[in-house]
Amino acid sequence: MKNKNIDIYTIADKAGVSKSTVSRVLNNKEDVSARTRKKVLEVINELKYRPNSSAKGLASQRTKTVGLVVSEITNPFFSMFVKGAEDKAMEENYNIMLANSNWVVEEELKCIRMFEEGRVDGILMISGGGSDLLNNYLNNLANKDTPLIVVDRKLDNEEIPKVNVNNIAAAFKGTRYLIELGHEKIAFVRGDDVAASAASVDRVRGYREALQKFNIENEIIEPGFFDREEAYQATEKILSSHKDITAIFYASDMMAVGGLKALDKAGLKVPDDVSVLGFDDIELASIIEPALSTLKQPRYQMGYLGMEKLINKLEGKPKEAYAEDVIFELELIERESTRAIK
Amino acid sequence: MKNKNIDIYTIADKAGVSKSTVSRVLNNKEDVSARTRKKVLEVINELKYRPNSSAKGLASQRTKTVGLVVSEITNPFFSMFVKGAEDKAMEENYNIMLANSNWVVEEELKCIRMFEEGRVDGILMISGGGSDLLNNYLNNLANKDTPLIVVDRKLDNEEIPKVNVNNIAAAFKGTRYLIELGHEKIAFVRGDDVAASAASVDRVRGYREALQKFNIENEIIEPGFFDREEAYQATEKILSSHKDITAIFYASDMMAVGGLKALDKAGLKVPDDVSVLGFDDIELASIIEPALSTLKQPRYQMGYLGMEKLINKLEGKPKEAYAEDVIFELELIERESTRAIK
DNA sequence: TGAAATATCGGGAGCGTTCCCGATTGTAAA
DNA sequence: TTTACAATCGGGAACGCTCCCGATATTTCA
Repeated sequence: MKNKNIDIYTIADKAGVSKSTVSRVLNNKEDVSARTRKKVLEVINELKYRPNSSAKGLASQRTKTVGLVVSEITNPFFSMFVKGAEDKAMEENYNIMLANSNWVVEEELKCIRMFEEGRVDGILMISGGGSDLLNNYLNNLANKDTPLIVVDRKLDNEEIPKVNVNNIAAAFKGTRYLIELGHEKIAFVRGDDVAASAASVDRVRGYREALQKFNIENEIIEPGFFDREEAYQATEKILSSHKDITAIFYASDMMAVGGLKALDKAGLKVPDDVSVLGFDDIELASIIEPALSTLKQPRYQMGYLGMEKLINKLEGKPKEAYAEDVIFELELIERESTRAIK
Repeated sequence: MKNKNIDIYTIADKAGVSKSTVSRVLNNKEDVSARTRKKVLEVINELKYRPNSSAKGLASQRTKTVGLVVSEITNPFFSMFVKGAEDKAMEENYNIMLANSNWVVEEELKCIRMFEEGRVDGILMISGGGSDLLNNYLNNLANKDTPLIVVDRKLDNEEIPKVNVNNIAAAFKGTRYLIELGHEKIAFVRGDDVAASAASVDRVRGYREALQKFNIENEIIEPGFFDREEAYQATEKILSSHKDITAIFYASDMMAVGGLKALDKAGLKVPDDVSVLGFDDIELASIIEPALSTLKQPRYQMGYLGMEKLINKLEGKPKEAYAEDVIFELELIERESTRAIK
């Protein structure tokens, strides 16, 4: 049934050279004459030979694949991140091993452990929960020999290169924007519970700092857990206890969409009666009616850059090529859901 | 720096057994006494040993990983598919190697070739283009020894198990639904060019067949290339040449969203003036205003089932467990964008 | 022309497993 | 007690590659 695999020896025989030479042309080494290289290449093509990557991995101790763990591939934030990472990996001829943690720490751990079985030269991780268990594990990993790059996640290990987003500044910028538009009653619908997401905490902080800076006393914060439905309810709650609200800042576009619905149901017009500001700039933000003003996260770039750093590290590039942390500042995108107060 | 890898021998020494025995407990073989198994397990835990999967792959000729190629991970249709596939793979302790083809055939080929390098036990593919080049290649693959399962793609190779969607019936159902609502002037905005997507062709066919069945002569078909912008323009075109249109059926929800915008701009109300029917049932369909009536594709199930079949095949399960093709029938979801004609 | 330097190649060991076969021990039946 | 058989284990070869070292062929320069 399964005919004998053609291996490097088969090629060597047919080309009249040794396996070493075949290996050399396979890896574009210098020590081969043009003539023999050509001949070997011909045989390779003729026999449709494909090097066995397990053997290669075993012999070279490198697999040319990296592990990618995300919380929820279905979420546009993450899928765009994956695309960026994938593009860069493809460029450099690296493979990607994908793992989806579904937001649960145990699965995240399971993914990483799988990756540790030498299948993967390094790991790129994004967001996810922030349990001590996991963080400890990650710290350990870094001290061993699996290179790791972490995106959008708080970790106080200096050894682990990070690419982050300046959530504090972004939330500050968004809030200030609303204030400069003349709003004074500004609610903030935050994301997840404190422990689970550092990003969420930082955004709350940015909101607070802006209020303080501009001497606005009345802070109104309601949890929305990065969920549309929850944000809907949060909005209703805000509306009922603060009739005079004129702007709501949501920590994600998805939540803003939920908010829009609640506002509509309450008979409030956006942006005439209340301004709505989102966060993320997912595709939906420009599709929805009214189009959402929002803080744009460079999702694709985060993936691309994260992967670039990881590969640089794997390829033994100088430290500057990966070790330095990067922090993205977010751009404010003005669309139709916000306007100056009359 | 990098301390010597702990391998099966290290464990064997420390546990006072041979490497074969360690291998046996690693693979849950029978021929080990409870006592030695326990001891070996202890040592493994103590040393945090992780088997090297390259070596394992080389020796066993199996990698326990499958390749997954999708056209565009960012597209909700595909990301949900990936999630389904990923879930099943995780359940069975398989790894997933992800490749994103960006809709271009050459990249699709490149992905498959990468997978051929023994990294992967089998391949799961979805949609994508339909070039002869690729189809030939796939046929070859199947005749060789890389198991392949194909989802939502036309391929006339009986050896390749397929999971498909009954696009003809679905488009027929959608069109009939519109007709039964009293519509007679029904336009269809189709997807891609004929060559590129079999699904698109089938949907056109279903639309046509329904019109014929109910003796409606005036078929109106405009290309929208599965793109929001294109669908916007297609809609404008339809509107200008067919003032009396009362319903438009889009071959994807994304296109329907583009259509909604065009309709709005033209001052037409949905569903009062014209009914809009989508296809896919992506999340957006229920978010948008008005919520889209649509044909629901079982995206998650397609991924899950495809992966299940693939793994069944890899695990040497009996033929019934994977060889039989499956065809999903689509459910019509009624929401707000369609209504009976007055 | 000869020696030294260089380009080109081959062979062997090793990467960390699995798997087969045979050895050893223990146990039950005769 | 002897024999047969099962349970348990160890050793060696193989998987297909890389990498180092040394051998040979070719060129270069004095």
